[in-house]
Amino acid sequence: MKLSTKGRYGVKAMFELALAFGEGPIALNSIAEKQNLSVHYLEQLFASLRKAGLVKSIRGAQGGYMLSKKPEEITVGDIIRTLEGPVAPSECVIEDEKTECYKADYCVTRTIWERIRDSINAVVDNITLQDMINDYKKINKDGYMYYI
Amino acid sequence: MKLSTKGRYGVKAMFELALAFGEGPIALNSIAEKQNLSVHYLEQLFASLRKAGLVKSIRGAQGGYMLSKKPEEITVGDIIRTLEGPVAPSECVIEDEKTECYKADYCVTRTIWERIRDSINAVVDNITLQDMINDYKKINKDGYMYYI
DNA sequence: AGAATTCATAGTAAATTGCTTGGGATTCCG
DNA sequence: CGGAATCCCAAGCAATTTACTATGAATTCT
Repeated sequence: MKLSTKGRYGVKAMFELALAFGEGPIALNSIAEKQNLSVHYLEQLFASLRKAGLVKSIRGAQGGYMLSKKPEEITVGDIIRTLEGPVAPSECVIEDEKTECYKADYCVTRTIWERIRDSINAVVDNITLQDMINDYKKINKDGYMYYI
Repeated sequence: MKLSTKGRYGVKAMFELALAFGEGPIALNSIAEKQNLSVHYLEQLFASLRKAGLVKSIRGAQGGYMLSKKPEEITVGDIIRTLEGPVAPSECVIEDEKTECYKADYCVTRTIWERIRDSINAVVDNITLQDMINDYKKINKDGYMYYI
């Protein structure tokens, strides 16, 4: 039950874009440096995020990425599902998919996987990038703004 | 965010033991047949479950496994954590472990992983094998008792 | 022109998953 | 008592996934 680096890096990177929302594009190498990971790897994550409509890109020098919506309109759930696929502890409870097991109606374990899925989705869908910004400002209220 | 087969098979297998609680040991091959998987693979799961004190074994012919506590005293969380390790979407939020990141107090993503972890644990710790039995009986109340 | 960037595709080493194989130890039953 | 049934233990292994790296083209700013 672990997220891969995609989801974890992705949320952190999107948070950085959120902090700079309205200030023009941010180049991936600046994020990559801060988070100490490769630009090329981030590029792959951002390709998915762009296709999902969560960010838009500006090519060429002084280009970069920016959120395509306001931070309060993007949830952690949007990011994680884009990068990791649908939240589902078991194949048989992937939402919007017709892998309906013929035992589904009688299966007691299936309802467990559904409950796990739903509780994870409830948490991540209830946290927007704006919430993260607010938390961040509260935590680092007095004194130096620690970086992520 | 998926469970491995260990967790999924494990919960199903433990549910079968729960259904037969008080009726003596169940041999793994009977479970393996019903669930259509190999005895040897189940043996590996049950080795962990036994070491964790969730089941006890009886060796030799007519032997098998049985729950070591009442079905209402074993939660899905006990089973999943035994077979999959601690629930934690990220390394930095593994409970009972001193991988304290030096940024922990200032990290906004960390609090997200904690919330995910806690909500998963809340769900799985709140479902006992007895709850599953009750659900099962309710679902299959009238008519044929479908198997798992 | 040249530097900085995104975009696209492919390759790949290491880890993990989901088993299989092979054999030993114990206990019941006939 | 012998053999079948069962648990116990350790290794091995193929397929998949993860987490990148590599290469280079396309675009845009200065």
